[in-house]
Amino acid sequence: MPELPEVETVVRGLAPLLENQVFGLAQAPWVKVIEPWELDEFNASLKGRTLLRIFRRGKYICCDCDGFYLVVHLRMTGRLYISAKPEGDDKWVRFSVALASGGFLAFSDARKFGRINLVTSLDFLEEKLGPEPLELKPEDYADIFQGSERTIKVFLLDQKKLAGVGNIYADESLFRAGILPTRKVSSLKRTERVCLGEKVMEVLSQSIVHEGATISWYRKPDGTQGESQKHFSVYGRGGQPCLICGTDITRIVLGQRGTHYCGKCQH
DNA sequence: CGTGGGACCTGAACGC
DNA sequence: TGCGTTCAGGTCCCAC
Repeated sequence: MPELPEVETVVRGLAPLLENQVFGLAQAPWVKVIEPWELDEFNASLKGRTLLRIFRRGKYICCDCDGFYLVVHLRMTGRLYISAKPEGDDKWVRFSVALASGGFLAFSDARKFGRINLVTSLDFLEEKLGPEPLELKPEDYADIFQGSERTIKVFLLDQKKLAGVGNIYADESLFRAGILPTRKVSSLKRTERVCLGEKVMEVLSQSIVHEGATISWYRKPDGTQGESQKHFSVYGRGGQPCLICGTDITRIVLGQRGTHYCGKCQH
């Protein structure tokens, strides 16, 4: 599922329910989800700790648990929600942890790509993540989109350059900026780089307002769907007419990812 | 340094 | 109905 807007929506939905909660015992029906931890060691470290604050960094969900950070990555099909039962509310729950209030924080993940970790420092995240897109000014992007011979589409997906943009919002941002995904970063003029920065910020903030995109698996913590998918211009619209000019949207593969664009509106 | 392929996994959609 | 194929929002690792 999840790119920055989806993860942000999950964090905002969970914050009021989790902050100041005390963790009880955790279960991991699929223990690999907490690798390299063993369940008993994991519990020895987490049980009894208070969740002070939950926040997002890139596509990672970070919980400050007063001595440890609980870090969750949803990857493709992960869901995080509060359940009344330790086994959760669906058949793909890989992990759950009791809360002192009586409920359970459940992590469900059909494809088993997601991971939950417990660490004493978030330095490892800073080592692999670039800046937060929404904390930049459009002009800052002129410096970020530089020094590469890669295509701009592949570049946008590089979390080390910019944290949180995924396949959907890369395509949508490039459409709004009128830039072909196949362009080399080095070919972009300064005005195009700044424009793309503006559009990245616009697309991400609007998607947060719409509470993320439900294509298939993503759900808000309350179980309902996001609305962003109703506002896509190109993602998933291969072969359908461009909403601006009517030309069929093209679908190609770049960096092994489906890539959608309008050959007439984007240059 | 960059790219391409594969791995990690399961479920849904689609063709026959 | 059932079977096989293809595709999927992400990231990591290795070969070249």
